[in-house]
Amino acid sequence: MTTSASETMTIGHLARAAGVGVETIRYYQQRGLLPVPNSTGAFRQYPVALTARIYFIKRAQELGFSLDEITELLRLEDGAHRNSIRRIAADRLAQIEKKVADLKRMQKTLKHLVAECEHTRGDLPCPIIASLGQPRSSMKPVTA
Amino acid sequence: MTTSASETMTIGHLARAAGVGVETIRYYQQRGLLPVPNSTGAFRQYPVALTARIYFIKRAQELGFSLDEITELLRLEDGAHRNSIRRIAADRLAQIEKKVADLKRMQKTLKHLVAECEHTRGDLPCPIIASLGQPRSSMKPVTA
DNA sequence: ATAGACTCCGTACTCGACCCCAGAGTCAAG
DNA sequence: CTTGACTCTGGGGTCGAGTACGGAGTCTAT
Repeated sequence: MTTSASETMTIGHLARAAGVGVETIRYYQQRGLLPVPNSTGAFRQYPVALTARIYFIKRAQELGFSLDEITELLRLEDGAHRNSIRRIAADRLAQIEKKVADLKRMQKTLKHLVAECEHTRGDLPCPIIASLGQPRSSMKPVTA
Repeated sequence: MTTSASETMTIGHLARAAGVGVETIRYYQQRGLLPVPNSTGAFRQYPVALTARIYFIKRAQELGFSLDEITELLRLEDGAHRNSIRRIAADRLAQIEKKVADLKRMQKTLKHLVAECEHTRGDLPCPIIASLGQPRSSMKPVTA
C-alpha cells in the first residue's frame, strides 16, 4: 500500500510527515496528547489527520506552552470552553512578559558590565568579577 | 561559640548566611565551585569568606550563567584574564538578546490571539485553537 | 549524661521532553 | 521465501541544578 494516497499510515510515516521522531509520537501517546488507534492488524494505522494534531502540539510548544498546558488546550478543543482557553493563553502570556522583563534586566546589567570592563584600567579588578561578589538581589535565576 | 564573630563556621551556618541549602553547598563542592575545607575536627569549618563566593555564584546565576560557565568565571577570577571573562559575558549577552527576541515574538502572537479571542462571537471557533490548526480525533486516555 | 540538633557520606530521586536500545514480531518487495 | 525495513513493548538514559533520605557519628546545652 503506497503511503501517499491512503487515509492512514504507519507510525514511521506519520512521524516523517509531521517532522518528529517515532519516539516522540509514542511519548505523546503516553502523555495522552495523541490517541492510540485501535489496531486491526499487528501494526497500528494512524489517520493522516494526526499530522495536523502534531503540528498543533509543535506550534503550541513554540509559543512556549508546556505539554501539560497543551494537553489542557487539546482537552478543551471542542470549542465550548473559550474562557478556559483564554485563561491558559493569558497565563502563559503573563509568564512570557515576566521573563522578558527579567531578561532585559539581565541584559542591561551585563551590557553595562562588559562595557565598563572594556575601559577599566588593567591594574584595577575586573568590574564583572567585582560586581558578582556582592550579596544577592531578589532576582531568581532565569533559565529557559 | 557564637556564629557571628568567628572566622569559620559549620556548613549549616554558612548555608544560612549565604541563603542556600546545605545540600547546595555540598553540590557546589562536588562541582568544584567551592573548596572543601580540610577538617581538623570531625565537622568541617568553613571560612566566612565563602559566603561571598556563594553570592558570586548566585548572582552569576541570576544573570543567566550556568554553573559550568561560573566555574570558568571562578577559575579566571585571579584577574589576569579579563579578555576571557569579557568573552564569556559577551557570549551570554548574545544568548540573552536572542532569547528576548524569541520571547517577544511569542508574546506578540499570543497577545494577538488572546485579544482576537476576546471579541470573536461565541458561535465561531476560538481563534487561539483555530490558529493552531486542529484535526478532530477520538482521544482515549491511554495512561498506561 | 542525655536529648536534640547538627554533620558526614552516599545514593537516589526530581522535573520536562524526549532519545536510544534490545528482542521479538510483522509486513512488502524481489 | 527470504531479506531487510519496519513496528511493538518495555525499559533505561540524558541534561541541569539541585532535593531528599537514611544511618551513623558528633557536638552542645541543660
